[in-house]
Amino acid sequence: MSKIDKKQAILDTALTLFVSQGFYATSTASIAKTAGVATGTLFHHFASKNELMNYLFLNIKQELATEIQSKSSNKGELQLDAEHLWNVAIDWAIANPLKQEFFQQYSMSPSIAAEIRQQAMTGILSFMGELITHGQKTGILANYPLSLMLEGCHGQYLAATRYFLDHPDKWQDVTHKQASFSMFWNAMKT
Amino acid sequence: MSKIDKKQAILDTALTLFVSQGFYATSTASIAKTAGVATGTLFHHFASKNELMNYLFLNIKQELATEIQSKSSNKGELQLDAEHLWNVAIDWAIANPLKQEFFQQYSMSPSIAAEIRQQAMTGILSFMGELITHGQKTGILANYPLSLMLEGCHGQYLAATRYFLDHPDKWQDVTHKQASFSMFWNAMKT
Amino acid sequence: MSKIDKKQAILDTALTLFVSQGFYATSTASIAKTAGVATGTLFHHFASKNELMNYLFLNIKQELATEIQSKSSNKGELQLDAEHLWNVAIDWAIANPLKQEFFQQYSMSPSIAAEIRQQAMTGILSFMGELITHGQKTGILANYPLSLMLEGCHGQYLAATRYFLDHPDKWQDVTHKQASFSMFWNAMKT
Amino acid sequence: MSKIDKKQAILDTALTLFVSQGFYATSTASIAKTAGVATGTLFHHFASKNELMNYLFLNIKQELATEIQSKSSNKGELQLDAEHLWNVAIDWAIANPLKQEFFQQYSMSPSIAAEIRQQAMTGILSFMGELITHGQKTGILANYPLSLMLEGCHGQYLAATRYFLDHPDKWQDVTHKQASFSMFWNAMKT
DNA sequence: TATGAATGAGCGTTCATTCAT
DNA sequence: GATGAATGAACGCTCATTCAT
Repeated sequence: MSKIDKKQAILDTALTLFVSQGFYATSTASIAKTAGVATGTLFHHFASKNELMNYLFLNIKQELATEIQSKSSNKGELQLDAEHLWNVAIDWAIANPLKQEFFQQYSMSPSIAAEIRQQAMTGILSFMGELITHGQKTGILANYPLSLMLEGCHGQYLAATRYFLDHPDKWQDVTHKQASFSMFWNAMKT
Repeated sequence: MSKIDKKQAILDTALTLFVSQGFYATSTASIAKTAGVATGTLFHHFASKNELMNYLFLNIKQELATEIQSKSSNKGELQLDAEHLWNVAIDWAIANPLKQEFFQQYSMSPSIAAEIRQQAMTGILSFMGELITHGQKTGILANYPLSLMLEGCHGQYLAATRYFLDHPDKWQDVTHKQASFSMFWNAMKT
Repeated sequence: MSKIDKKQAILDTALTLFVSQGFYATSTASIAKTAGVATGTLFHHFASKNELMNYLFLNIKQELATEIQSKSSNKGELQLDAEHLWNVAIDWAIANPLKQEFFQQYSMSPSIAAEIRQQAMTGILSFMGELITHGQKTGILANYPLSLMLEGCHGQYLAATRYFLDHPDKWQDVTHKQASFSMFWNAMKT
Repeated sequence: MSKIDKKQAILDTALTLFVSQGFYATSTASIAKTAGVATGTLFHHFASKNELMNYLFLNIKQELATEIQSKSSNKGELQLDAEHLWNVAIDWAIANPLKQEFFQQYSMSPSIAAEIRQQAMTGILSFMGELITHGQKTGILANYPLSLMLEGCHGQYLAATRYFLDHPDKWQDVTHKQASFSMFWNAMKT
């Protein structure tokens, strides 16, 4: 197993165990053992258990952000672009249930330092902010306070993905995906 | 200090410390010490740290449910009743910031057994479910899946209270009050 | 329940629990609860858990001693008297399996202060010592050191009762009872 | 101190403290401290205090078994072989008073799981069983039930070693040596 | 780089005992 | 005498982290 393989094995194992057992119930020893490396090896790659968690959190947030931005459409019509974005984000969640569950559990958890969460949130939602501001200027979106709308977006996304995680049979059903987008969109539109 | 006082002191202290430090970072010893009782006393009232947490969670959920139901209006027009309910719920959050922060952190956390969270959610949201079903029958609310809408409500509530907790001065402003309800209502209406 | 009933209930319960769970694994709270009294009541009757244990131990030893001495024969022929004594002792063990198991576990245990065990042992074996000395004087028993023979008697008794406790179906079989006496007697006779 | 040294130091210390204070009165912290290691080190080598106890018990039983079997004579005459075996076993007890005292206290104690005691007993006494069976077939030993005789052997051994541990000067005296064997042998012979 | 034995502060929990009622 | 809530020292055990190899 190469160096990079070991680091990745640690990250993969940590994700799985943090989600299934929780951060505090997962010992670094169990991560190392499950990943097939020695306890000391974990600490060569990550200075501490907290740093491993932070790295993992930012890593996954970045993965979602990259996915969304790489697949974003720009047809000029806000609602269509937003619907495309929403579908990409929901599809990612469905394709990565472990990572989505990780967000559900740790987005608000004190296991991750507030500053790290803030950093991730503003990073990933920066283009959301721009999109909303643009929509307000053109009169398509309601003139509610920006941070209220951002909180609303985040909440709607967590709620929708929670629904799809709890009802995996509904993934294929385009009706439900549209329903979730309607709730998201109607909440914000003029 | 009477028997009931001690149990309540433990609950009050646990709420404060769980919110400010997190469940795992709060030792039972520190709860007892801060509450002014012996460590053994905590375990005399609660079989374990987890049971204390579950009791606290259900207790606060019940408090909110009682508040909402005792102050509910029934004017016969769904939107007016919903707005009243929304205002009561947000008012409670503003008046009980610690308890609201507790929900933010622990509503999705593995620190509370899934079964307890489920129990609380169905208990407290049971009248929400009835309200939504009623609205759908009368054609006022959209016919999305019930659990998707319930998740949405919960998400919107957490998002709105997060906003108002972060911007306490905004709750006086009737514009913001109405804005938060509009997002909530528009997401669900036909 | 009268005062004496409560004390006796505590003793009976303690015997059962000490045997089934061990002295240290049995809390005074569980004794009190099982006996149907309050925790404080136990400490009205016994100054401490250790004193309860000592009282119980001496009580049971005394019960066996009384049984043996009240039923002793004195036909003048040592072997017949010894066999009678042996049978009475074995019968008592069979009739009181809990108390016999108690001896098995605690005769050598540090849960009972050495001085208490010594006191019980010399008390109950005092007539055994006299019996052996008499047998040696009349040439019927071998002239081994007295304390070696007393240890041997005690060991044989524990071994024989252990056998009967482990094979309850053999109680009725007079052959086995005779076998156990033969081993006991032959070890000591000239 | 090497790895093996630490494990052995823990075992040696545990033996000493378990014998002098009892299993429950000996804390793992005191074992570690006395052995000169950290508390965590004890649990690195033994999963629990109970496992340490079981390991210790089986270890010492095995040591005695190995001693007896490595020094066993096979002259073909049962009584001579038995006397040799007896002397070796008693010699070992005299040479290892701590370990013998450990047997006195824990052979019947609930501090050691019944299954472990059973395992040790059948393991160490397996050759005793064979020896007795052989003696019965050749008519030299009495036809008492095997397990009754095994219990008797065990009891006699504990009784004899208790005597010699209490009177260490007597083991030099060939008379006492022979006396103890005579009691053991006469109990079993035809 | 990788290892895993060693560390020891800190944890949740227990329980014999006390004492106000 | 009887009660049971309260006590707090002490327990077995965990685990993030270190470091000699």
